[in-house]
Amino acid sequence: MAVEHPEGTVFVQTTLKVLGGKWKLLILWHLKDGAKRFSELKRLIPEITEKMLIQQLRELEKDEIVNRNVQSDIPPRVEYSFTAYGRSIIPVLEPLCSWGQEHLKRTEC
Amino acid sequence: MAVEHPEGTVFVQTTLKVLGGKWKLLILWHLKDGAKRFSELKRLIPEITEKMLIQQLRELEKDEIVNRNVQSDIPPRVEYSFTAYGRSIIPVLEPLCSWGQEHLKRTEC
DNA sequence: CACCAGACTTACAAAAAAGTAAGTACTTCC
DNA sequence: GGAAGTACTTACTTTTTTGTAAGTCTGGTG
Repeated sequence: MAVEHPEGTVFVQTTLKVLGGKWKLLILWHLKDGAKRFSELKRLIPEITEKMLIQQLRELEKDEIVNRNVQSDIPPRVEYSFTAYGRSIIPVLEPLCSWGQEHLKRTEC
Repeated sequence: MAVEHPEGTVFVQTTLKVLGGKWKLLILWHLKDGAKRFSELKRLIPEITEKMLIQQLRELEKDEIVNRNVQSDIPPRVEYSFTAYGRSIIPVLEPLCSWGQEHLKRTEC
């Protein structure tokens, strides 16, 4: 009989708490290939509202997954990027994306 | 300059649509080590309500991720298990769980 | 014949997440 | 001095998701 790992439940729930919701994984997906400005993210994810974008970025910042970098330009430019720790999410992100790709193929044909 | 993959967005969103929400990944986590009856799942995830459990199982069934197997016992027993296709989610589930574990370690100390 | 188990089902309510729309602050350009 | 760009902020509404509580059906068992 397989050994049960009750903690597995807790671990999955933890990830869900930190990365769950409609936007976070999407935002992180775009930060994967380098730092992005607020307005760039808005352009890359056109359906997101500014409110949601900031709200989610703030939460990711609080969880030390992304850095917020204010450049003292005029007008001010703010860049968001993965923290070193945040990069540990990439191995989660990638299979998740591939699965979506396969699932799309499967369902649209 | 990095090539942009606009589809990545769509793929991530697809996965989110199919596996998003509070319970699905958790249910799948438990099915990973073999078929489980409705009541077993309830016991393994005590915080879930029967309504949510069935609702999510039905959606997973519709998406061909889990099988529903009625045994003609009395009282009736219904077993849920991964479909062959559903098993393709395991490589998504595992990094997700490991990440949660690391994140927990990091935040609770 | 009342009661139990098991797997649901339903109507309704509450909570959480997301969206709308408008406004702020700063500064440069016309 | 008005418009425009950038990065927000706020009050409020809507939508979506989740939860509560009770009921259904079936066929044993005491």
